[in-house]
Amino acid sequence: MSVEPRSNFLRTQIQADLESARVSALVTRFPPEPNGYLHLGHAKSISVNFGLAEQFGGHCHLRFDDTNPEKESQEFIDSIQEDVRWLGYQWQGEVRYASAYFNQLYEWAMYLIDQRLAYVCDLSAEEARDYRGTLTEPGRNSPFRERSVDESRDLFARMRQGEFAEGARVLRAKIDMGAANMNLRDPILYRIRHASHHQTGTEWPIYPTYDFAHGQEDAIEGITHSICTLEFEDHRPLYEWFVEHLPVPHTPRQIEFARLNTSYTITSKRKLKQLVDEEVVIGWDDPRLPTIAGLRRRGYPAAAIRHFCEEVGTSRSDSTADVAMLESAVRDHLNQSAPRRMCVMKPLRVTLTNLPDTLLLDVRNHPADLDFGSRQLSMGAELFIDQDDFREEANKHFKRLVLGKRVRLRGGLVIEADRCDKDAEGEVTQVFARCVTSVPGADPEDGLKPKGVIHWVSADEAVPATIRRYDRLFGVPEPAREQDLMAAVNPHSLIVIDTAMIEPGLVNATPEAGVSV
RNA sequence: UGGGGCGUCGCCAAGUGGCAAGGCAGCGGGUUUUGAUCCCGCCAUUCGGAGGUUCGAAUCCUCCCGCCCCAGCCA
Repeated sequence: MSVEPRSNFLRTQIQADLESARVSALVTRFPPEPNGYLHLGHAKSISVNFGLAEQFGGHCHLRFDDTNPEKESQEFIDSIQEDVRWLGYQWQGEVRYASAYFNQLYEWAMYLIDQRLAYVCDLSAEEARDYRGTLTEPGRNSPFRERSVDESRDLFARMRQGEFAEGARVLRAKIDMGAANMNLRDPILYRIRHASHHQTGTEWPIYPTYDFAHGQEDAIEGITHSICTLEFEDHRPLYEWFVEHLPVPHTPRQIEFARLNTSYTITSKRKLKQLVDEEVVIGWDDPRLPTIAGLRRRGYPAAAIRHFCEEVGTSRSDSTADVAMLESAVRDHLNQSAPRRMCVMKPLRVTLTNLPDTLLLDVRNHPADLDFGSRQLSMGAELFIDQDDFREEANKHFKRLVLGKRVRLRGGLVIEADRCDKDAEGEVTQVFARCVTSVPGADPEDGLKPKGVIHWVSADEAVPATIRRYDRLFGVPEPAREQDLMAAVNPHSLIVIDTAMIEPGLVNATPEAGVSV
């Protein structure tokens, strides 16, 4: 169930870079900030980065972009690693951390100050915003822009020593306050944060911004293609500015692709958190969530998620993939990998009036693949079928059990319903049926083959169980566009059926997969 | 109305001047001990629109239209 790598602009570009010997071997990276759980959108990025490395015989690093301690934690570092491994990928070497490069980044910041390309600015956040200008008007130079190299060096060193309060000063690059690209209007390189960092503790009172860190991290690690999402496109000139003006050991290249959106779900961290906080779902690994942990609990195979990411393609146009594509990939994989079992949701007792002895059946675990083997199931005179699988009378379209008609019990005999009992409300409480075959799997001798096959469980062996049926969390295709997210929640996304009866072998099942009626 | 991007079938998406792949969804039909699977067939004279260049354009040029991103000391 693998998918042939399809042509896309990334593969075309990398192929060209390899052929022109611009790079000798591909090195990519998946660089999450450890500030939340991974979701389907991350799976796409993981698939792109690790997949490309795999295809071109290169390497992919896992790097935590941990430049903002206030939002991050070890819990996320652990869960992210678990999710990447579960998806089936292995990063090259040890896990990397942006924080491991803090010393180098600090030295490079000093280097820029020496080059008169960076300065310490004392403007408050509000003032800086005012000086920055707007989308249509240029900004104004900070009054601290021409501060001497010595003074900036001294101030920056003291920022690093923890001498100043948060927000008191920042280090900025000296580029162009009139640039049409806002990112070039003297961007902030370092800010003061008196926070404890999960990796470096209280060693650093200042932290580099994403812009000042990312390209340099890529350069340090020898990343050849730094693949990110479209919203960073405007940052590329800045990314290149740092790589160009700093004595970095390598020249990485940033390429952007469109992030993955999937219909009927959301991947916004803020909105996912809202669902968890307001208990619309039960935790970050709720099977209705598009988090990797949720998808895993839902029984989605990692291979199916990879398949979906490949099949949906990689381009630069904003799009929303139909969740049906994901579901199709999941069905494809499950169809091949899931052993089959039986259960009934709403049990209806069936008594076989002419069954001489309890039969011991050998039932196959997969309809097409013999390698799945079989299991033993006993079929006595008392069994349960699903209430929905029986009607006193029905038209041609109903292929299940009807009074006076036949049906095959999956893996067992063909039976014919003779009569049924009903309660005061007229609800059928029990069906009396007759076996019209005596050999499992055989067709009736009179040639009247049943039209349908239904699930059943033996009354002796069946085990009561609670079944949770999950459906799409939202009732609209693009919940992210809804003004009122909560109003778009599908009220029937979780249906708990506590009357179910399952075959005995299912008791200790993990999120493997059975098949229901 | 500043800058940067994107517009190919209902949803994704290949295609990079030579005559519109594929997947998902949908619709017919067949097989079937899961109304599943599987199999067969159908599904863009047309590529946001209008001009132009060319023997020839989704691909090149011009203008227009629509959508997305950017004014965090977030990433």
